[in-house]
Amino acid sequence: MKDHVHCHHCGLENDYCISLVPIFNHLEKPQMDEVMTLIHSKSYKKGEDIYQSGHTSDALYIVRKGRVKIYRLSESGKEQILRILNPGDFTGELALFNESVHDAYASALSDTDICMIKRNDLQNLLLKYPNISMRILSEFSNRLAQSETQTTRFATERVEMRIALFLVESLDTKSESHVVDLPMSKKDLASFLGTTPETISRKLFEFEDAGLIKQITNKKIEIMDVDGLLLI
Amino acid sequence: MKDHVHCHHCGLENDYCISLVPIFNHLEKPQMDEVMTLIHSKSYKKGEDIYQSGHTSDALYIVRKGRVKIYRLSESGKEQILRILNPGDFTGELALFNESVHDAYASALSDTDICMIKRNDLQNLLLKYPNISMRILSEFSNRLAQSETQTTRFATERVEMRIALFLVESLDTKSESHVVDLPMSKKDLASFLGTTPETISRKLFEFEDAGLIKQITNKKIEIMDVDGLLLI
DNA sequence: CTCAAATCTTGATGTACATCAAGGTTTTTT
DNA sequence: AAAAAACCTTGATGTACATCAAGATTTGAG
Repeated sequence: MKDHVHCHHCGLENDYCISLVPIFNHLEKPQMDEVMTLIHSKSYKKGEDIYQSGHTSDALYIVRKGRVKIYRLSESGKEQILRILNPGDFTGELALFNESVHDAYASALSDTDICMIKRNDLQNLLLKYPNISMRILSEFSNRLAQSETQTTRFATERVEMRIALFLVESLDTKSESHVVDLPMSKKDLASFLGTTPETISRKLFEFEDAGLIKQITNKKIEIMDVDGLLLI
Repeated sequence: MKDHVHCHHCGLENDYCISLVPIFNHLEKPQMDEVMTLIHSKSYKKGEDIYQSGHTSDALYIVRKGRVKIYRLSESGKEQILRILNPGDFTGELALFNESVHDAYASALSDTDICMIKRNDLQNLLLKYPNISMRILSEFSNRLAQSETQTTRFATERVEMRIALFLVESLDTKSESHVVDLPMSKKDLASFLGTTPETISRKLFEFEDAGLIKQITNKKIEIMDVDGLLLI
């Protein structure tokens, strides 16, 4: 009945939520087992909230399956998407180390499984295994760099360029294909890029007219000319 | 001759650079002494660069005295100020935990003293004293929250509101006075807020006409009506 | 499969803010 | 103290993008 709450019961025997996650996957088996005893897991349906701004928080949330959007409401009430979490990403850290109130909203974009670890449990882990701290520090510093890049872009680039950069950076570097799978609706993409759906729509057609991209379906875009896109 | 490089020789005997700094000031005396042996200190004249984007990095920089601006150049070459460091603040962390190349510039806004600790030395410290990690994690999560707030503002607020918010948040909450001391030139402020000096100038005079503020000198602004300013 | 709701597109219009330019002021240098 | 350099102000002009509106398409629920 409470199956879905305790991770060590929530799936296949060997389905370690945390083995996917960069901040834990470097651990030896015995340590991994120890961490596992601290993990709680929970599932969310598409559209459900994982947490809300203003709510108190005492856990780190790790995405095991699905996709999660993190967004804020601006002073004037507009929704602004900060980032999209994919499996392996985590959130909730702000509340973990500082005040215990979320400053953003998290909601499931698809059916999602989350692994949670409680504030105190995590802090004990960090003191016991400094390596985990190092991983989280590394992750934080990545996020910080990314966030500052985003800030710089909002402050200095035109919408057109922000869209172009988003497309290029969405390219899977491993795969040969130059097809981008948009991870969200254009409405959400607009919010993420600080613009409107109308503008996204128009700019994409401009890119297409210029032969830079090809819109295959609503969520699939083939990039024909990466370099050209960046010269916009 | 090398006096300025080794902190334990660089000033008063008891002038522990690190005793000011939140990430170290919780340490006991013996640990503090240990950290001190790892610290290198250096002075910079106003306008001098502390590091440049693209340069390799292997140190954490802590501001002991003075003021430092951290800025980036956008894809299109525009300068964008990310933050201003005051005594006690640190930087260089991005390069510390990930790739070893700076993605931003740091330059001294006034004559500045910096304490440095080398990458390897810091990492050993972190493994030895997990408390320090916790402090840095807390500091990081603060910075992240701040950076995301900034992103949201750029994406959703008009320039007018960004300026108003900047003014209000610059108010020293402790002091009774409602006078804000701008920490930088209006040119730099414009870059920080993602606008132009012209617009800053105009908006400030609009605020003044509306009786919301009073420009005392070029760098001193008295806020007459905090609430009014936020309703812009 | 059907219908309703949500999302996307396209055009017409408006506006916040950048840009350009040129004179005035402050700060820095010597 | 004088000269140079950087900064700030103010006006005139331009434009990138938001907003509003209404039809077209996609998505999802029953």
